[in-house]
Amino acid sequence: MVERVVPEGKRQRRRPTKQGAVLSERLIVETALNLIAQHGAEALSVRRLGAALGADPSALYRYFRNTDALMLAVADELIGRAQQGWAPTGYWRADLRAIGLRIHGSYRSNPQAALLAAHRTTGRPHEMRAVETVLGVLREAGFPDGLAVRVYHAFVDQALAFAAQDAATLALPSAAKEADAEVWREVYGRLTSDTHPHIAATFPLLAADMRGSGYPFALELMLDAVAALKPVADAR
Amino acid sequence: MVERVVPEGKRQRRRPTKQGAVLSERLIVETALNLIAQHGAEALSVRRLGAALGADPSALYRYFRNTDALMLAVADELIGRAQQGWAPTGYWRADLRAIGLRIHGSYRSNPQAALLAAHRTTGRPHEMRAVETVLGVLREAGFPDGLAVRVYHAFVDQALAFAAQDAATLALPSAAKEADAEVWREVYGRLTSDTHPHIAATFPLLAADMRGSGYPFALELMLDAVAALKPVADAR
DNA sequence: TTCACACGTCAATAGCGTTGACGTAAGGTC
DNA sequence: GACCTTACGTCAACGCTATTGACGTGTGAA
Repeated sequence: MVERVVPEGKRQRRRPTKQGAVLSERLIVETALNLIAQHGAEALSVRRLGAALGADPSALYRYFRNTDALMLAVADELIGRAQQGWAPTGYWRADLRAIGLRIHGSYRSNPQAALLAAHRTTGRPHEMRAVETVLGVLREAGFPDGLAVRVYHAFVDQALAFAAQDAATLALPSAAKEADAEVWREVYGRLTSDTHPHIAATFPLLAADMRGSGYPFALELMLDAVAALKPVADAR
Repeated sequence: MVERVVPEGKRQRRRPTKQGAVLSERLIVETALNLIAQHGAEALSVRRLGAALGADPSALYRYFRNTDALMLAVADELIGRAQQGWAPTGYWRADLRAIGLRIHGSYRSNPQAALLAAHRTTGRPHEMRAVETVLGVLREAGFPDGLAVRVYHAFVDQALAFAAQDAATLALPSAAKEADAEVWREVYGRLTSDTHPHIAATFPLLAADMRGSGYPFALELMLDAVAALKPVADAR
């Protein structure tokens, strides 16, 4: 087959579809995000996206090689939204904390899309900028390259992993969410100290703590540990 | 439709398929695991599983309501295998490290199933035992209840989140996996120091480090930080 | 005003999970 | 050993999916 995709920069002939929509990479990505937000991740198919755009499904293949490329574009859009309006302060700890919480927050605010996106390497502009930023924060704070890279990897993976995990919980059908909550009350709440002494002893604390995300505390622990590893000279 | 599934206990008429296989829930789960192990996650479809069993695909619906039920059965099998043959040593750090790496490893060994299981609260015996064990390790090491609970939450969520994240990468269709690898080589490898100085400066280190999972280092960082938080008296 | 071709459309393919209908043979009973 | 019930394997079909080759219209450049 001949390559149908025309790179975004080269587009010129913006021909409207039968139903009058004028397509663009941007419009497609935004429509996809809306579709997911409104009708759940399973609502995203080429056919339905085509319908939502008012275009033949196969028109999408003029903009993306396949659905994988489309998902990567959606993922990158989320990364971009997380970074919007943020600039480094020069304090590595505050900066990493802010970036971590922003990624986590952005993915949580669009859980259905986050689930599809959180584990891909997009190689797109927004992702590249995020990588550059985090590496820059570490290196400019005085971390030697080898350590900076290892910390970068652990930090980014942890942010994405928790984001996906929490997004998955939020994206659960509400019936399943209810069922999970009930498991906590009905199963863990009824365990006795004969068989499960530690759960029985801490249940109220446990139930309260498990209500929220474990990420903020996990992030703080990571920052503590990284601070301890940092060469002392020029701490900031 | 009438319910076709007969509960495992009630089965009696073990009629062989045309090709001579005698089906059972156990055989189906094991065949599914083998299929994934040998031919990758994308090889698991009802039709292919039927073929591997030497049975009509629709015969599976006599054993599982749908593919989701099948995947949960596979996941449950994995949880069982993960805990097999481990006992606490009495050293909290070593114990937590072992538990974390075991969860992570077991989920990675069957990514497809792990993805379904990682973000559900099952309330099943295996899960309950794991919760009790981790809490016990922390409390018996002398962590006060409030801290033990917060550390438990961060630790377990981190293990599950990374496990799911890495499983997701492994479960990717091999075409997508290939695409991600190529992004690293072709996109990040070509960035220059004009636009992305930090990536350009550390690319070889970065590419090497990103090849593996970020979890072991992230886990070590968490254990470092937790050790620093631990009341000093009775460290072990 | 002309002309090339970008791009939206159509039709078709091969795969997927799932279900209703059907008949065979297995197991219990006598 | 004969009979009856029905579990369960099989078949065929449905509606869904992503993807692709062919086609022709109308846009934007020259």
